[in-house]
Amino acid sequence: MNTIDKKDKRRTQVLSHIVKLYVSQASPVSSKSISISMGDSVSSATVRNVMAELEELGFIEQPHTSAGRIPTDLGYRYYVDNIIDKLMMEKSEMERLSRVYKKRTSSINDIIEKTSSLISETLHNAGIVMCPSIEDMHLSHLELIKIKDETVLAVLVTMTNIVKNYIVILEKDVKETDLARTANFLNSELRNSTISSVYDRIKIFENENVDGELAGVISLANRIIGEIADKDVDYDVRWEGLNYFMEEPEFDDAGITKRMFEVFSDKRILAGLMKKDLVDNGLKIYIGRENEPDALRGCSFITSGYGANGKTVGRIGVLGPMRMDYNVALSTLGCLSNLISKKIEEFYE
Amino acid sequence: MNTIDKKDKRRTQVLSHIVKLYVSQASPVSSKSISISMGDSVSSATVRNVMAELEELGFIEQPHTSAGRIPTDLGYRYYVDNIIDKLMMEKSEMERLSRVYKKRTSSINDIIEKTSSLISETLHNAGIVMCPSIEDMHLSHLELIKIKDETVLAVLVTMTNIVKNYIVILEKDVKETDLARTANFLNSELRNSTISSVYDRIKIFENENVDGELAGVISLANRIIGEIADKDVDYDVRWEGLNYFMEEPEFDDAGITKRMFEVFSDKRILAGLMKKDLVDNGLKIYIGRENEPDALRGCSFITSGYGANGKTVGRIGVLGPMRMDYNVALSTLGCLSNLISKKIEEFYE
DNA sequence: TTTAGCACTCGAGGAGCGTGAGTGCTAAAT
DNA sequence: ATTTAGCACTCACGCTCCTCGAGTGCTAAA
Repeated sequence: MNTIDKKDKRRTQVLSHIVKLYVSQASPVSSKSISISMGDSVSSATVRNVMAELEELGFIEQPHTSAGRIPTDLGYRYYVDNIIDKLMMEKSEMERLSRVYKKRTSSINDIIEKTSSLISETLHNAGIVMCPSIEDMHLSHLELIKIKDETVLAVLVTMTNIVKNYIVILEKDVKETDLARTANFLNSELRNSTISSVYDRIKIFENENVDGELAGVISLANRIIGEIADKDVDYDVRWEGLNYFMEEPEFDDAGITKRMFEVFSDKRILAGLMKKDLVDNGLKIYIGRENEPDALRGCSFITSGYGANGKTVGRIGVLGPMRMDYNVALSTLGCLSNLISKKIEEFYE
Repeated sequence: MNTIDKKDKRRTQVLSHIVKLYVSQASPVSSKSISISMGDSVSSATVRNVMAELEELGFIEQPHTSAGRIPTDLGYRYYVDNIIDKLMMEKSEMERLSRVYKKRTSSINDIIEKTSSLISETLHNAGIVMCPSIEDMHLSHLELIKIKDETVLAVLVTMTNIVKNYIVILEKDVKETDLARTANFLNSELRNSTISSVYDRIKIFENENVDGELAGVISLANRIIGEIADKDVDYDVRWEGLNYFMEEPEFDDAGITKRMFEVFSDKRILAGLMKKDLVDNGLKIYIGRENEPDALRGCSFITSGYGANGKTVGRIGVLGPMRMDYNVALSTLGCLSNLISKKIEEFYE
């Protein structure tokens, strides 16, 4: 091994110790404590030299002279990208998690909601989940119920047993028989399709200029599906366990806590963050200033996509201080999103 | 006017000024500022004498010697009970609020959810609303949809257009025709009844020991309504605008903020607080230590019930620092709960 | 290249002090 | 009998000053 390599290896080693120690103790790490945690294989003086190099490289910084060092965003990033012992997870832990998903559940959304508390309890940080948009799901059934003269209730069921209700107010009264016919027509069209493809097909029917009875059915179908496609493009985002990571010393400052709070009060912000990476199925990590909302600049945000048949339909994630156990967080999220994906596939069987 | 009365009147007057000044300036109120705000009709020295009496009575206190006075829980309570200019509300404000409720909406829950943000924006505090439990609502329609072999989706619609879905997993496969028959039977039974009264009636049918076709229908109906009655006793509680009152100086302390947060993280706590007064339709006020959860001992919590036909089915409320404009809060909540009640009645027309 | 040794830095925390807002009391005024 | 002016007193707040010690960077020896 040549000298450059050796130097490099020790740098990595020291950075790794800094990150790990800082994650657990939450206060700047001194050369001495690193030396000890490395089993006194090197003296604190040597560590200090290495630390000076790491600081030069921008991986660590001193909050003030005569304090120890803490990792910078870049340091965490390097740690996550190059150092971390990739995705090692205890078998027992993995089994504990999968057991939760074993239970038979009525709807996929139940399982996803439960995931949010599972994340926050396991990782002691805020768990954030995004349920799939109805847009992305495959449909199974539509029921039309006349409530009042012009008021129709449409009940849409997806293959994953997500049930959505839409109250559609029509321009004029509609006969029960017409409604039933429309429902029959739509049910024959929509099984295993997405809402938008159904919508497209209706448009084609419409252009074919049929008339008589079918024309009425098509126009009513168009009206109802149009309403549904219009209304429900939003993703449902939920979070839990914000209290966990408010307990961290980073949040002793009331100002930070408040700004944090604003982010969580506005679901659109979180939804935006999740949606941004929706195309991607893999793990995404945002560390410190890599986050877009200012209030999250001191945080790390990790998300992972789930889906089925090669299509990602939602994401789950965890938000916490930069000082976070990335190893556990990454492996847990990976495991959970896999479990959800499998669960979705079960519904299609 | 005898002397006692006169003394009493001035005490009341001074307390009123203390509360009002403290609400607006958020720092202890001095004798001088009271004297000024009373138009120099009395000197600060006299005010000091009155303040000493009020302190003796437990209505105000000093955070420390040489500071002004702030109202105690008892002081606020006296203010609210005896001093406040009852429920005066600007006409324009009243119209602004009622305009929101004018719009035609599909379901009563929409309007109640909107109320939560309306409260928080109007009062600059946290708005909390509790939607009615399905238990308390009158039913209008039930639809049964077979999703899979043993999986049935029950869609329940109330008179107020609240739609609830229940996925019921049966022990054995059920025929579509039986399902349709059961739905017909139930629909004839449930219109304008509550879920529990329907359940009771089914029990009576069951005891009458009918047999043949009807027996199957009854048993299936029993199973489904039982499931619904079982599952959905929870009240749906929502809040909004916590950020507003976190901006108050009272919450500069991170510890308080965190404990506050825990209360809001656990909907059961809020639901419990709301439910406690559910029987009552009127306004309820909890000031400071009158609140049960420890974390709310520094807050005031005001709620008001809504309902129709003499029955209260839900509550709306506002939570903020004790230093709150009680006058505006009380009148706004009163007005809003009236508007909701009226809206519910509209659905029954 | 590593390490022991040492001077140096600087934040945290405590003591001391002046300032001023606001009080409580007393004695005079109404 | 009340009200008020006057005055001494109190105490939080903000300021500076000081000590302490953890942790560093540098130098020179191993």
